[in-house]
Amino acid sequence: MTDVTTPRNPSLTDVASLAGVSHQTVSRVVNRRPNVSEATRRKVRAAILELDYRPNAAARWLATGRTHSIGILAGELAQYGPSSVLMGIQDAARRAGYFLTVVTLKDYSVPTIDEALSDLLNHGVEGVIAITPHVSALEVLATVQTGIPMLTVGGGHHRVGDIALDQESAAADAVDHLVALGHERIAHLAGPLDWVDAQRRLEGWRSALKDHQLAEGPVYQGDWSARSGYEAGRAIDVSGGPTAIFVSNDQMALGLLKALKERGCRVPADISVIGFDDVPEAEYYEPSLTTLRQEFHDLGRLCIEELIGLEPASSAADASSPRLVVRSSTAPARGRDAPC
Amino acid sequence: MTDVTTPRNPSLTDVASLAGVSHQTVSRVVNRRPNVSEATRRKVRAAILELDYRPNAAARWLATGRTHSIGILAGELAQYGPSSVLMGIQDAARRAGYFLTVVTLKDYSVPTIDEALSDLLNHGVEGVIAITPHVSALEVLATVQTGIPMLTVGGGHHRVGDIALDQESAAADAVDHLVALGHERIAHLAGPLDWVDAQRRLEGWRSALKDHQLAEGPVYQGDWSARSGYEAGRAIDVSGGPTAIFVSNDQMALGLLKALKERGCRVPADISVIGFDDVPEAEYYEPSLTTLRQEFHDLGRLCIEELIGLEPASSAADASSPRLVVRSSTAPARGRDAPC
DNA sequence: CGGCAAATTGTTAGCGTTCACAATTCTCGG
DNA sequence: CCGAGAATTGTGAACGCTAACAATTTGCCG
Repeated sequence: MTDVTTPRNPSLTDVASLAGVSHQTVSRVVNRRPNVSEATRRKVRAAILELDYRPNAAARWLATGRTHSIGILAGELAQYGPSSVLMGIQDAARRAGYFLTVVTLKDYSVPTIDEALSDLLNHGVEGVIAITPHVSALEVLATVQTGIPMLTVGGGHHRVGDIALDQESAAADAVDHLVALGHERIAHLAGPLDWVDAQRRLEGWRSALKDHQLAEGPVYQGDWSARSGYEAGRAIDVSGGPTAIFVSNDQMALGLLKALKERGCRVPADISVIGFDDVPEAEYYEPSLTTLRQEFHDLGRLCIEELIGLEPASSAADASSPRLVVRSSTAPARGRDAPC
Repeated sequence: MTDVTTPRNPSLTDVASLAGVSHQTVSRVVNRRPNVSEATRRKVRAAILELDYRPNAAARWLATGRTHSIGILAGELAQYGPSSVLMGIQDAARRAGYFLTVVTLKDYSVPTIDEALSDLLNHGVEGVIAITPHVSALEVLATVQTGIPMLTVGGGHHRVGDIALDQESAAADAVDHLVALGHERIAHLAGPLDWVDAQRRLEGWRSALKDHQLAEGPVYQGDWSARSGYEAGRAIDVSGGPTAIFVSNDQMALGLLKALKERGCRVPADISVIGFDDVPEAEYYEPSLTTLRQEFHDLGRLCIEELIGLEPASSAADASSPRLVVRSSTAPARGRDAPC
């Protein structure tokens, strides 16, 4: 008489006794090991199906030390870039037989990140990817001593691995484009500078201007949001100011476009605007936004490849640098007079 | 002489022997159990710190049967709605002591969803939330017999729990607003109809028109993307057609605005447009978009509350139905002549 | 200061798997 | 049809933790 008080999930042993074999044999079938006769294999398969047996991941983990799971430290996922990267990571991870355990951060303070990372480690993740290239995240990741690989997407740091598109050269492409159109007073609307991406784009803009021996236009400060772009647009010195603005992401560019329109500045006739990311909506902004396309999905894939050591990802990462997508928000500069 | 060949993580026993107590006492300290003297508690704490001990979640799971993890079935996360919901879920789950294991789907076929769900179950999730209210997901979730709670966000179905804002009444709000402005020919640009949200908004639009005893305007079909909105905008019958369009999400509305502008239709003077979601960028569209705001973050929180049985969430869900945000894309209808 | 209850600490078994190895069953040449 | 070797199957221990219970120490009253 068996105990039926607790209807717990069937185990290897349950399957074994139903199939009339040992638990080890069942294990072999489940794990597709060789040296099992076709007859027993069938018997076991039938028993598995009948009981709806599912291997217990905890027991496996305990026995093997492997979890096949990867931890994700994410910041604001409700944005196109980060969430696209996550999708790319997920795709690649799944293909490689890994799972994702995701922890999002309410803020970017060191204690918060520290705690989140600690949680991930307790759950036995075999690697950590920080989708938030916030400087604090880099700091924490560089400090914590774990035996597992950790990397950040986009951020650059000497202690932790780093997958990033070449944002400096992308920023340079943007500036080159504007210079080729005859612009000489080129401003920058930056993202929050405690984000590595924002820093890099700012630096790229700076050094590109230097390469062209142009004076630095003013730098405005946003927070990635359309609202902040709008506010920057209202603050801009329109008379005698820049004739072109390189914006650190598309959402801010959208807000900027709105503000410029309200102030009677025509884009691109009076001022050229160039964004960054190429979100799917950018083509439908008014006017269509010239921007730098990032292949976020590929970026995610590269993370996984790097993390599980598939190939030297750095070269591959370079292969998919952001590329300029010219649409209707950039045009040749007019003369030397005030834009509008 | 202890074995030092494999530098594995310290276990309860390691901590115990360092602190000079039994492993059970360490367990008690770790789990904040009473009946441990302050002196030993301190000793054990010190040992834990010294060894950087982390409790092994697998062993815990095996011993207790609890994983404290919740599985997420997600579709396209690179969109504002779903990813915001995920953020809300994460926040609430974390507060309640749960973790998130996320699986995204490459497509919405039944086998794909089936496999993804199976993976989640193998990992011992104690509940499943499907952020994709795609009809196939509902189907699978309703079929699979598991002992754990499962629910979908936004979808409605009789077998699985369902958290949803009241989309029908929201659609009615949109129609009411347009009718109040004098519109009588109101079209709908629908989302893909194998999405529950799209269905509901369409139905809401339909029944609201009926309530006002208005004839149904034409229904156009999109796929949530700005591109599809743009294409719908080019296909619309502009002369003698609708004077207002209720669009099933903001991205499509953006594309629609673009197409209308290109065709010389002024919004809102000639045609009114109303969106759904209120993505953060909607305010900065040209013109600013009148839309129905969804509190995605709250929706995520409600999911967790429902799942872990915190309170009767249905009432709370009703509390945060989408509300109309009037901006500049809607205006009084002109006479009975063709809009533009 | 004996002794009983309460507080604290220790012991053992078991969760479901895999690993290392032992045992058994086949296969086939001589 | 014996026996060596290969193929197949089985056994016991271990992974790190918690639950249940046993043992020990402490506190306190008569």
